[in-house]
Amino acid sequence: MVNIRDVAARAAVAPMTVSRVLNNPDAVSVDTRKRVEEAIADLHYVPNMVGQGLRKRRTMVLGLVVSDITNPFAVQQIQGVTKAARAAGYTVIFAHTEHSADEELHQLRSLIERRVDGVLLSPVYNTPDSVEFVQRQRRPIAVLGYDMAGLDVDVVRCDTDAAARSLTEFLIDLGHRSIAMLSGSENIVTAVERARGYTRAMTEAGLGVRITYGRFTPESGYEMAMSALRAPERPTALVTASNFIALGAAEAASALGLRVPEDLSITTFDNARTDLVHDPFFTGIVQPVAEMASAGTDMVIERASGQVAGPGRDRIFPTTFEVHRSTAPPSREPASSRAPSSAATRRGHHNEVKGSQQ
Amino acid sequence: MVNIRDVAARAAVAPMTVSRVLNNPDAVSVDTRKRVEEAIADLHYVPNMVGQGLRKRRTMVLGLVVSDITNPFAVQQIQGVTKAARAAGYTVIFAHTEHSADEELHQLRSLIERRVDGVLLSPVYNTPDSVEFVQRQRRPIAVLGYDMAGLDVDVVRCDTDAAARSLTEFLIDLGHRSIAMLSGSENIVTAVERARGYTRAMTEAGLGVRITYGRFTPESGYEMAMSALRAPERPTALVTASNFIALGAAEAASALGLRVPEDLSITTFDNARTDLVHDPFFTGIVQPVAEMASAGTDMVIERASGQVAGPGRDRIFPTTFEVHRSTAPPSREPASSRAPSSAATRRGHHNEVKGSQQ
DNA sequence: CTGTTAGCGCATTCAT
DNA sequence: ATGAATGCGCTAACAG
Repeated sequence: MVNIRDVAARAAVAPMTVSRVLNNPDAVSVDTRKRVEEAIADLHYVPNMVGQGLRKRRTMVLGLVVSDITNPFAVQQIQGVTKAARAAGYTVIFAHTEHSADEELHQLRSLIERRVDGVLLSPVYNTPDSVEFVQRQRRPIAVLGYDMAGLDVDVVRCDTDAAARSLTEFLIDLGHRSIAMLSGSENIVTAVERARGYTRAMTEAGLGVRITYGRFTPESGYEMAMSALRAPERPTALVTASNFIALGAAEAASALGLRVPEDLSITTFDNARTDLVHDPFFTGIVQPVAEMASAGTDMVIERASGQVAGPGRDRIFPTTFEVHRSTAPPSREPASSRAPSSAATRRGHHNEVKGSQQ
Repeated sequence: MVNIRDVAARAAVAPMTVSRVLNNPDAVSVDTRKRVEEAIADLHYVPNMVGQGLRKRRTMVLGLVVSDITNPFAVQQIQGVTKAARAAGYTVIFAHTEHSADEELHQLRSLIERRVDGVLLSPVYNTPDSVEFVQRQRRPIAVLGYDMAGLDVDVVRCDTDAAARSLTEFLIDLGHRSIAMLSGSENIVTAVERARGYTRAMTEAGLGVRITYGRFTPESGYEMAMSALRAPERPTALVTASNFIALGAAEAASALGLRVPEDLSITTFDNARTDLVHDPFFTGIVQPVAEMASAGTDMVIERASGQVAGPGRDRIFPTTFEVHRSTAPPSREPASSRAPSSAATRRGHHNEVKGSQQ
């Protein structure tokens, strides 16, 4: 391919002058600049950033590692990262790990080999290995999603514990007393955190806790809901740890002849953004995923370009609690108590956005 | 960062020996190899592929450019490409263009600057500019999606024209006579091709053609369906050019009090794969998107590694026609004729897979 | 089996 | 305002 010397030769200047035209045009006289630009156009010259990267020790490439690309969540992360990266002139190498910690390390290594200027990681687990690997290679990294216990690293996340509590408390306020939690894999932090928030809210209200751990899929949601709803004292409401689980649970309810929300209320996390869905159904928590990913990308770029140094920052974004059509006070017969007064005020507030928290 | 000379010094060998340990271990004695490997581990050395890329003139990076990442389609493309790339040791730079031809060229240029070894393009339009730009830079490229009239380039696609015909003919066989087509933007080839297949089938059957061009979104589908269904002679069936349009059309039908399929049959393209959906609703065409993307990636890699040269290949994948619950013979009153015999055999064959074509 | 030389494309540094 | 020398990290080609 044509290189900077070819251009220089054609314009009858030194390669250095061509370089200046590209990187610092004002330092070149208008005359020679014009000549060089013509040569560039004539030869269809495209600068080689591999050479540049070697010399400048910057590749202008960022790495993004997500767990599961089939999750709409990941798509929003990709959008957020590429948007922020593009705005700063970076491109993005994309990798996904299919929930495997080994694959995560493998992909990160591959990114380091390519000498990306920084890494965005939506991690499988919150073990320190991945972050420490990248940091040992002196590349900035930001974690998307959750706290990395005790690590000195930039983090962008929501207060999931509080969000889970508010979902649960909302159901309790509606009058529900028998509320089950359907979560994801016990190995995944978000699954555990969300279950923990549920547990706290239930315990504080003096109610019994019922948690099932499965996977973040509709199938798993279906199965978990099936066994939960067939249990002796059938719950009148479910807290699910993801939209996929909620979908499966709704199917299960329908298969059992239960109407949502009349016979069963369902709440969920990771709701799709309202502006993407015509007629949202599930009451649940919405995270500003794309914005969070953009913010994380900015943090990484700040460090890569030397604008920021020092200790890791922990940026917590507000979640939104949206009330839609999947929740209602419990019906009379199976519930152990009536709907309390606080629920009455909310009854009928369909599609109301309760607002943000934290 | 630690480089190959640091490792060499620590192992008391020449840098070349370290290089050999990494690239051709058998050419090094067991003894020295062990020493070098220790040094690598001690120093946490990760080879610099930027330097390697400059020297070998191969980056082991591929570029993937898709139009719209919010389309589940794009996700399958990403999966297919990353899978094939990873299997061959390549990583993938990902870019999306939001349906802008300018942005497409811009992203391609950025990929060329990074000296990717090859490009996968799911193009906005089938104009030659993008392909020609990449080819002029002597990088292999494969086009995902549709034919590039007269260009000498690797293409991976389906026979969309035939697929559109078969959708339409299926409806005609069911007994429908008044069938409208809701398509995407007239600027986008797939939209036009799908409309063309519909037109041919209708014309051959001696039926009138009604085509609306809009966008590939639920909102647009809703609007197009609304005006189509309010027209004087209301159609008894719709052919939609994408799943998004079909969703909007179904909403519109529901808003007008029409039942699907009793009062209105709907068929679609770009159906999600059956194994991803619990209880598929739409009768329509399914493309093996991920497999196509993988195949395109293999084609690019074959050229990048010199295994293949010569003229562009046109690889056409079979589509699958899945009959689900959104289609039925027309009801008696508004239709001009009864359901013919051929439709009777299909009536009730819900969730049947009709098989593949071409 | 191991080492030396040289250069991939570019930009920093210094000189003019 | 422009150019020459040098080296970023690595490996092909050759030498021993």
